[in-house]
Amino acid sequence: MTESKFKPIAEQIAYLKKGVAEIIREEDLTAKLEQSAKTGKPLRVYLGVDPTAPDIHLGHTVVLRKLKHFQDLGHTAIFLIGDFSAMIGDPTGQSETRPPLTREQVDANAKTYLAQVFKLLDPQKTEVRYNSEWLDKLSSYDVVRLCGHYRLARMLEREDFRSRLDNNQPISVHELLYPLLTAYDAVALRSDVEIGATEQKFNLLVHRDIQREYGLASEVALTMPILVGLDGQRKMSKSLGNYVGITEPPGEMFGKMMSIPDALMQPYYELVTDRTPREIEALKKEVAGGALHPMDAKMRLAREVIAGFHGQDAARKAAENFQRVFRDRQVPEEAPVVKLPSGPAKKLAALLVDLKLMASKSEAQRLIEQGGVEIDGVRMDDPRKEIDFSKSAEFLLRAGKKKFLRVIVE
RNA sequence: GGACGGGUGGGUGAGUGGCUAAAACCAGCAGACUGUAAAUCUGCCGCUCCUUGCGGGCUACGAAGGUUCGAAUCCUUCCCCGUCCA
Repeated sequence: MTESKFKPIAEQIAYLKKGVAEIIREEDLTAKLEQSAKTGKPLRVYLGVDPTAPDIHLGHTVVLRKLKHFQDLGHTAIFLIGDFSAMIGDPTGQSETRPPLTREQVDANAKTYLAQVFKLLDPQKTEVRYNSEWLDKLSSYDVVRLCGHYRLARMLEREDFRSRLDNNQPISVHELLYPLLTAYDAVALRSDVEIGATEQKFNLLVHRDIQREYGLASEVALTMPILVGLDGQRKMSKSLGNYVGITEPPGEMFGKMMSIPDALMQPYYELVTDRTPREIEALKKEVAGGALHPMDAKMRLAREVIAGFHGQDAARKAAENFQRVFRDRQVPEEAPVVKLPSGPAKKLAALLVDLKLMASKSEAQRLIEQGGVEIDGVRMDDPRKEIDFSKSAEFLLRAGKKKFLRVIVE
């Protein structure tokens, strides 16, 4: 048996290392890959996600993509839904205890997660697990025993606990349990590799220790950098509003991608596209040397990301539309259409509210006074302007930079 | 159980009787500009009405009452959060 169904180890390692922050420990990964090549058994690689919000965004895809890389190489990708642990709440990076989710919220979120996750992972080859499968079954005795495998001092080494302790902020006892229970996931799954964001490093290290306590070999912990959000400052997150959701329409995604600072292009290329490190290096040189305009490099990035979720065509269209509307300041090729019955004339501000383009009349009035409203390309500056609805007509209404509506009066 | 401290607009956070729809900053929105929904500058940023005026009305500073010509600001009760002591 000299032929292996896996690619050569060096090649696998190179593929897997793209964009990675840290591998603990790389020798272990090599050894595990060698072992797997020898036995023909794929590695068990997992990514655990707590379904705390209904949508996933580009930031989440960084680790997902890494899981996919393993899948691409023929290893077993396990997508673990932390339906049990989500009800405890990960204390990582939290400056305070966060309210636990209810069973219902968790279930609903888990459902939408999966649909989105399979935009990236191959559903046929992915093992989907829920940690309630085993965590629900642990007895109090089991939990106590689990806790017995770890020391308080070590637990308190992590900086989020440390700083909360120092600042006299509360730490609930159950929060201490989080890393231990998720460590039990690693035990139950008999994982070879676990993927996580860098902020999960502490948790991953606990997982390794606990596996050993249960007589298993420690998994390899592979961490990925945190994706910085659109603001170029903080991590991408929904609550900060600096995110690109993967179910967003292509046009929306394109605009958002174009709004990232230039400095973010490189990490984005590395973490959310399939470009090889060599290609990325080449692109970087082209931009630096003036051969490629930074804006074009950004557009290319936007297109590639969107193509991954919506296909090439949609990506191309989004790009064209963006250039048309924002660079050339023209009307979009296709705007949503709204049909209205004819009737008495309506004031412009009221119309904007009726069409749900604006939330209130005050807001609409403001927008109009600021010159943000156009009808057929003509700027409107009077909120009280009466719009004729007595006979059939058609016009293109623009409210602000992004909202267009073709209005047809019947 | 006791002693303190605190709850203000989407966020942080000023404000201790009128000049406060409530500073400042962030976020958001618009305009100008541009290589972009970047950066920068300027403006806006509770709702509503009209006779569009440094206009009127309404709602708003944890909740409910009260004092007062007038309260985010004072009083009472209640709810919630935190710290410390036990």
